[in-house]
Amino acid sequence: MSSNLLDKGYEPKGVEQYWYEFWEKEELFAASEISDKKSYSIVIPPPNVTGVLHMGHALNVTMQDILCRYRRLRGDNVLWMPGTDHAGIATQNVVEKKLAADNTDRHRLGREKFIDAVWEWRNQYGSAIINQLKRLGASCDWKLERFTMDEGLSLAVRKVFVQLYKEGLIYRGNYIINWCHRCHTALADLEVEYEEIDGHLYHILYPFPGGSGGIIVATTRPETMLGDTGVAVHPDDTRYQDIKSSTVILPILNRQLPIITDNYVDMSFGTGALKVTPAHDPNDFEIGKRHGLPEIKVIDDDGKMTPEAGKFEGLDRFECRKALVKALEDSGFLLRIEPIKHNVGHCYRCKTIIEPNLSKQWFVKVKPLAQKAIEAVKNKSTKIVPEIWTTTYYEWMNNIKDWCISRQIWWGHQIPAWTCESCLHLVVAMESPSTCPKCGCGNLAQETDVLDTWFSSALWPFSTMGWPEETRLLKTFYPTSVLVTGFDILFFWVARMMMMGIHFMDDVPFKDVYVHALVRDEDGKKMSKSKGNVIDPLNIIDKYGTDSFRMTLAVFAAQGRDIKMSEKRVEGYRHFVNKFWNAARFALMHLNKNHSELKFENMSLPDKWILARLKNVTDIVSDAIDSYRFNDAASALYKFVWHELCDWYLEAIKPCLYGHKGEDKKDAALSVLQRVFHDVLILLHPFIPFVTEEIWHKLPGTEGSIMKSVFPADDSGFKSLLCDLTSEPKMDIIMDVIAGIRNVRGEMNIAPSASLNIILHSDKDSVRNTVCDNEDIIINLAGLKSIEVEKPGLRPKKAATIVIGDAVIYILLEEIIDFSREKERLEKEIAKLKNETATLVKKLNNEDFLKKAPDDIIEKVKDKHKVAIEKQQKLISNLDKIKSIEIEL
RNA sequence: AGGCACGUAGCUCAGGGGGAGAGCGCUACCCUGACACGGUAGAAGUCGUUGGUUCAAAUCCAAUCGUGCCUACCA
Repeated sequence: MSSNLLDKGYEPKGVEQYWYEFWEKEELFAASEISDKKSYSIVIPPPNVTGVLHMGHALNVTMQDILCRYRRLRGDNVLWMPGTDHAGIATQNVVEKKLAADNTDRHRLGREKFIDAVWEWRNQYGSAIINQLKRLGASCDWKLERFTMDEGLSLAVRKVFVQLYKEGLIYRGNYIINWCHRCHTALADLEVEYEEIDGHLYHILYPFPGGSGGIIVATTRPETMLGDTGVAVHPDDTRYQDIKSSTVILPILNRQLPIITDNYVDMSFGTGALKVTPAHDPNDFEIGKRHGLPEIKVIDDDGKMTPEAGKFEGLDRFECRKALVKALEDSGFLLRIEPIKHNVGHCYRCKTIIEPNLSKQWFVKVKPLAQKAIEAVKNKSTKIVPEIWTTTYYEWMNNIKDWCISRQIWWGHQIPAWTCESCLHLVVAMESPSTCPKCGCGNLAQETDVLDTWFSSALWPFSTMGWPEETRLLKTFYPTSVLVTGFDILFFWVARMMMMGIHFMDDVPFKDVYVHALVRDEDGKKMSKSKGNVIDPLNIIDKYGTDSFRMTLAVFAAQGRDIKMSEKRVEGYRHFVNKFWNAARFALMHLNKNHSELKFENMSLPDKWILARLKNVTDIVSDAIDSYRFNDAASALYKFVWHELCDWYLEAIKPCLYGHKGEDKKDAALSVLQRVFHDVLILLHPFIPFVTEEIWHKLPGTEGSIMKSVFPADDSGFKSLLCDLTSEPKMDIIMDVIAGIRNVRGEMNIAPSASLNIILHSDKDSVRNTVCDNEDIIINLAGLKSIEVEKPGLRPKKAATIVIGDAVIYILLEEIIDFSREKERLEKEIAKLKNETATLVKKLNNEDFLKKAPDDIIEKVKDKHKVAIEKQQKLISNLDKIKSIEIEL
């Protein structure tokens, strides 16, 4: 790294590791607890401690890193708080699998030893995902890394639980919850994924007692009939108005069931009669409550039938279904089996079919909390970007139901509730009580359930900063500036953080929520292990480098659209990184000393022009990042670097750099070159941090890390970049002339090596002057021998004609002119222009247009018309000339 | 069942009431003293379909078709 010269191709491998270690060593990611600077903070959405880096993380983290690096460059005191969550069910599953491999299980170990085993696992493997985040270049303040099971965060969980309980916002009760038999725990409604599967609708006769006939019910889960405690029909259903009996007999078990009427029943479905199983269906549970029906649990927590199931006791729920259907068939009660597609809930962790089950669980009463969270978005205390997601947010918040927070697993925050063994009094407290406050008994048993992982995640924005202590970190950085996340956890996490943040901090947890898209495979399908279409970000990084990968993500991260990712895309942006690298290589070849002072007085047109463009791209980039339009920022930089800096500026100043125009001009160009690279490195740094840091250290006039530099827009000299308002229109003329000549070269098949003589006619002094002043650039870039600039006069014979703006260019082609080709070319162009003028004429002939359209538009159309006509005339007269010359010859 | 988003060049997409854009791919030519991961030029689109509003619609509205997603207790 001592040489000032760069290698011919950019090789990211060693570079990335070197600079990442450098940044960490120099503590450049560190936030200050107290600072005069403006605070900017982000808490990372904590990845699961069991997780491995996937595309979703990569996108999410890249965006946060862009924001954080950008805000640091703008002088903010930035906190990016990293960490992981303990992922109760997932982690417990992982460790249980490991135990199974060792031929043991958690019950044999016992709770305490099992928890030790989980900690051991986490200490050994828990930092894997963190190290992977580092490979992305994530500039988190790692010294502050948090874990939801840390002591401090656990204290926060406990405090929140106790307070909510005291406020009546947490309660315990027997309700229908979603039960996963495999994970052996309750799940929140959100944690159930519905999937349409092919099932059967069983029509079963429930006969009237004694007499003939009965009521036919239909069900997809016949085994639950064993727990039926009623049959419901709609009160208005005429089919059931005249029934004499008030009960039916439940087949097999021969239990009498009352016939009840309830508005819930859908008359149009099946027979309009519904079997009611309060212990195994959420709706039936509600109906049961309304009508005082008993709740009979027939499936236990292992998915086996209970003694209430009679002779089916002990059977697995699906075995029971088979046996029961057989029994019904044999006894003639099963009338029909109809195939049906229906939605069935599955566990989001293990995909097991969920059983609605009656169970004693802990719940958060969410309505009162949700109200304020809705309000906060309505009054813009928190802004959701893109705005479209606010609708989804409201929709969910308005229909929110109580949140089941207890889980029947061991890994997690054990609920701080104790039951007195003698008087059954329930105590909820911060500390374990030694005696029952009611009866004084010393035997209290702690609730064995733990809390949902999301319960602790909901506190993340303030628990990570030390709450319930009143820390400096909280004072400086809460509320956080923005939360960056995918829409898939808008409800799981964002909504709950909003509720908890507002309730406990009396302020929203974040000012903005930026909701980004999903990363899909190249066919637009969701990546999943089972489909085998996952792209491993680490593979991509190994192959193409982090910078290329990040640039790809940024360019494709358009708001509201998912990203289709493929290696080919990344390859394209590796080319960009390489292009930039080589441009820098070129610049550094010439910048062998510091030229930090801009030499305005000796600047050429391209010098002034590129400075103006630099200012322009700086404005675009800051605007775009400020409004989370990462793709606009990245695209603008791509375009500037490749198509303005490399294509035009570097090419234009080459003669100057080689000293063909004197030392003063060269010094001026070098000062511009250095400034442009200095600034564009900073602009690019948030997107491609490694390569920019690498080049930065070779660029004269820089000191220390690029991370400590000042964003160009905040530099006192920023406005002076636009030192000549005419530089852009003038440069446009030069570029048009060059492009016009190149175009003819191509179309007329003129060898690239042939250097041409041209004559340029224009009646505008300004055009002639601009061209004269910069003729060396045109000569160089268009491959000319000479250029003559004149007022319009006689047309040269044997020439190809180009009309651009206010000038006509003749390419003298004494030997090589091919008249038929030139005729063809001119005719084609004239035809194009005719089309264009036709539509313009139509507009100008339309009286309504002239009457109603705004003046500036009319002016514009008139102008365009005039230009097109003039150009057309010039081309036509040249075409005529060619024809007459051809005849002469 | 309800809601949302998206249909623009071969592919991926940007744009968003007054001149159809980019990248990749493709074609031709070029190893020109940063770069072949490169350069120069070129071809290519009825802006899903049908109506409506407007002087003017790819853009706004309605319907329709297609695609994807989210929410929901239809047994």
